[in-house]
Amino acid sequence: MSGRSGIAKLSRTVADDLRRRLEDGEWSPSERLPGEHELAAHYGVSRATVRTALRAVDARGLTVTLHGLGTFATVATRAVAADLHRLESISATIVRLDRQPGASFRTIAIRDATAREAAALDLVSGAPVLSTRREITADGEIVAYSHETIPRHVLAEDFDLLTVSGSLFGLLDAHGAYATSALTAIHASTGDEIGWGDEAPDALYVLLEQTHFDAKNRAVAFSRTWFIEGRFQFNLVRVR
Amino acid sequence: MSGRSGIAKLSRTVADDLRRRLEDGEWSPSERLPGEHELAAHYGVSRATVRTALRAVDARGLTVTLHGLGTFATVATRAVAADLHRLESISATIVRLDRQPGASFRTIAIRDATAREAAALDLVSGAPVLSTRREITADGEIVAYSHETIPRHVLAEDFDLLTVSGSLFGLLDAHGAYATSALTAIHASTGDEIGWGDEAPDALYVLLEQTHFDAKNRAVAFSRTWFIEGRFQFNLVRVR
DNA sequence: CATCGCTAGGTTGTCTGACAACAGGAGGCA
DNA sequence: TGCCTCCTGTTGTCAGACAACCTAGCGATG
Repeated sequence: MSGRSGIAKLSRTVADDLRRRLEDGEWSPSERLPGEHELAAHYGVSRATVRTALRAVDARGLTVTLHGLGTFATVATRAVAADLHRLESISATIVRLDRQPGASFRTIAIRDATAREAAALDLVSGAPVLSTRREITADGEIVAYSHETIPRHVLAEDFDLLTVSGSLFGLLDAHGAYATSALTAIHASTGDEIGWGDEAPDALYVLLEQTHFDAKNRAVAFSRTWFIEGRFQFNLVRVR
Repeated sequence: MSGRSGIAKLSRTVADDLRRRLEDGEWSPSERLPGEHELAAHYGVSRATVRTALRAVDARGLTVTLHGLGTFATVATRAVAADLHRLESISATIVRLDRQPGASFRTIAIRDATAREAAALDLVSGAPVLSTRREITADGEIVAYSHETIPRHVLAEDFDLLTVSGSLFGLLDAHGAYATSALTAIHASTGDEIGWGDEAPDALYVLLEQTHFDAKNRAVAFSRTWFIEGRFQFNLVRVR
């Protein structure tokens, strides 16, 4: 193990568990959660740690905390569809919706970066990149098309094209390029840029253009994913 | 002033200031912020308060905190376009982009809720609602069309249709229905549902369907806003 | 010279205990 | 009935301490 940081933090563990319980519907909307002292006792941690975890859950809009009253579950606990706050692989999202994910690669190649990709990844134009293109399915039905670009130097020297499979995050993790955040631009689009002709060019797509960064702010991947309108629900909780 | 809660919290004040400084570019991407002790001294608060503020800034993806190293600004500090994490009025977003916002109302009326609206707002079908429809402009150019629906009972008894103006949030605030969070669904759409014929029906739009809630989880408004693709940039920072 | 291991110092993570600020309910009172 | 005060439970903030962690520098080792 490479001693991944961030995953072992106590407050993170508590926050993840609280998030899971909230999404499982353990507290219905507007229902009050146990007090901070009680949660601290339950998890066997200090109140300070519980508070750190609660602030994380608050920030995602799953709860609202009121001074002198307590912490309350919000209606957002119902919104278990694709939560844009959370950075997870598309496959993981599909699994969470109790559907069977799949993907078939159309392209896996090392080539020179386009100007667009070089700009997004902060590379010199023409630098070598790994380019993958694939269809993403849920229960065998195509829900999205995706193009992914990873700088060659992010991957290990002895990297083998034939071993590419699974999700983008899985590939990055395997090479020690753990993606912790992403800058995402959202567009409406038709399908005429996808590029291999099976898709309906006039159909409507929600296009997510994402640059992924690791903990040190290095751009480790650029992806463009076209989600077929209506087959994928994007939800987002916004907090004032 | 009505003694609004949540705004006076010390940690919130510190977080807001840190966010402002980050977006002003006081720290360039990957640059380290002052340590927690130093920030505490600077703001004249305890380290616990600074940590609460930093967790809020972290959650928005503006910073990354690493155990034993410090807190670092991220590239997201450059992304000052429409930040979907932040719940602010469209007008406020346009102002932040140094453009002149405007709006012209097409419809202001009390009518019965449609089934769709009643479901979103948790009303009985046919309950009275305030319905507004308007165009939103930046420097005189139309950037979006918006439909907003507010339950009649949310507004004061002596409410006067003629006084409606300004933003959705302004109207809600004036009636004590302070919207603190929103559940947002993102779609790609054409313009054929907008309804008054000036818009291009075949153009591409990013459609945001939002249900707004107050601190007590009461649905106070339902809005559907069609943003003309290309005239409005939606950015979002996602955190693992 | 290159490499390894150790140490020192600075940083964030967690703990403990305490008090302040706030909201709501119970009860007394006019 | 209506108003006021007190009480209780909750979250917000404070202070100080120690643990866990990372980096840089240094010396020993080959």
